[in-house]
Amino acid sequence: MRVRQAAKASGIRAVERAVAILRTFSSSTPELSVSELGRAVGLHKSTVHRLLGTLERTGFVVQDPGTKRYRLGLPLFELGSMVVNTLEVRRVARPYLEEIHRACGETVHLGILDEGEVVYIDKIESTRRVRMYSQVGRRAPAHCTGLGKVLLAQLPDASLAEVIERRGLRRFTSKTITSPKELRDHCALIRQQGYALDTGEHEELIQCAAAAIHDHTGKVVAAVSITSVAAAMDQHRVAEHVSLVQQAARKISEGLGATLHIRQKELPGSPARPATARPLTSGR
Amino acid sequence: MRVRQAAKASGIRAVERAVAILRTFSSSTPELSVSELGRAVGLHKSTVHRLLGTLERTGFVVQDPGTKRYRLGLPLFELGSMVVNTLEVRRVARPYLEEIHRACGETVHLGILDEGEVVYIDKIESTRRVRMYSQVGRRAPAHCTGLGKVLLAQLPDASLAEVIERRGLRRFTSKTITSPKELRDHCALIRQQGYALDTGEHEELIQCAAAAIHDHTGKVVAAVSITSVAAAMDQHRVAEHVSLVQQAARKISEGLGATLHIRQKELPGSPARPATARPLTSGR
DNA sequence: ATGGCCGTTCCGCGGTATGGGACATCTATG
DNA sequence: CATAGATGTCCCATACCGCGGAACGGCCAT
Repeated sequence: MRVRQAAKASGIRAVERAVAILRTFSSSTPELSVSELGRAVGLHKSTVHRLLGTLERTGFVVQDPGTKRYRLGLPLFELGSMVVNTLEVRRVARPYLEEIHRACGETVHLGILDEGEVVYIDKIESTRRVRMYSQVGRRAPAHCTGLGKVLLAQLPDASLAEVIERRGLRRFTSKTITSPKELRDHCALIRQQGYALDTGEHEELIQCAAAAIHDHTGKVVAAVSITSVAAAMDQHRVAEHVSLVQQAARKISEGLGATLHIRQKELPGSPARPATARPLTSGR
Repeated sequence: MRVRQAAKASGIRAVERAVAILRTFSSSTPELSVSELGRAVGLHKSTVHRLLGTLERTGFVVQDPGTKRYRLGLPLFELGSMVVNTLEVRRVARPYLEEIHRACGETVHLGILDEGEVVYIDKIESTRRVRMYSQVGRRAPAHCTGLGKVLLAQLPDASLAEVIERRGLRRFTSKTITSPKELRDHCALIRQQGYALDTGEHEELIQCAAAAIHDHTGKVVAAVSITSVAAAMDQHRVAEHVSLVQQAARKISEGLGATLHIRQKELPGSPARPATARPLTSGR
């Protein structure tokens, strides 16, 4: 019974264990056996078996009758879908994501910050041959992605510090920002210019432009980004992407009832008015 | 302690209750209070409170600090997304759904059968002004939808009977098939012609065309459909949609390793070759 | 054959989930 | 302002039920 267990402020053990079992499934191991699960969560086979039995009757897991192995069930998908389907920002943002996609053909992401990480809640896949790999529902580190940084930049200093504390600043490439001070300064820059760029900080060849979305209270609730392969990019394309995400973010914010906050910077070098590119006509 | 409780073959009570609580959340009630949940699942406040506390620490629910009410958390979304992201058919089908969408501009659905109901696992929204309302992750009855019927049609007689038994044949419109015999005959027709049509059987003004997708074992694993508004449709459009879903279903099946089963019927009235429409060029 | 690994089942013990109750807070009402 | 009801939260003794050890049978590779 001394099975790890640390935090004394305990919840219901059986429920915690059931959740632990569910969370053991991952994209790389979508199918697990009783014994594997037992080893993974540190529980006796029979205990796992009983928990799985219960979860199976609720549909949260299903057992392959042939291999006897378990996988997650569709009811979980239903519940999970509800979570995002009821996120207003996702509903409002969709058309504008499509707009961006039509304008540039690249991969477009909508993401939010949860527990100091980016969660992709919607995406439109690039039509180009070379694509970045991502999946809606997955998480990504915040300190080295465009979406993440633009979201971090809106956090109060204390919250940012806490996130850094909790998640660390893991290095992924030579470009990754790994110093807290540097990240703070970078966030200040992002706030000032109104958008974030990721130039190969997470994956060497990937770069992206992101802008934050505000709700009616002015709070940042999500961000939108365009991801592209670095090789195909030049100054002009970057400026265009920045312009696209900024305009989309503004429109989505308005759709959420945000009353247009003053800050609306332009790209350095482009005119003071949003005349740079006008690929976002109103539809048709 | 005599709280309903019927099925003797019991699982772990706490886990079952936790799941019951999670499942109480719905699109129409995405936010619930302790008391509401208590009433809904028939449990004492304090019990629900403790369960929620446990679920909250796992992230499966979150409590709004202001209103004290609970909603489902993003980790559930992660798990749920994994379920579909690991469904091979979804990955394989995506490009072909896009192909269909480019060809006709209508709403395109990918669905599977679970527990006698249709579950939408992917969709591309119509670009037209009038759209059918649907959400990925939601369920729909099988007996009155194109996707559902084409999936039901592939079931052994016994399974179909069981589904009818379990789910009934609820009437939604004047067109809904509500007689088991009629449904069986209709399924036979669907098998024979290789596609299903729904002409306002679920919602008066909605119609759709659907075709089944086979995996490498020849088993039907999913189906693809085009949904459109009846008013805008004529004979020719219907034929075009049927052709589109059939071709896409065939390609997706091939993508899953299916070795082209013989059955490949044509629309009555159209030539014996798939020359009708050729909107499916190979890419871009 | 045989040993190892697997999933499954059973059972008695000890821990623990339970629900009543108490309390503070908040809102609506008189 | 007082009051009544509803709500969220916390605590506790007890009955019950989840726990894991052990044992069984099936399946595979050695």
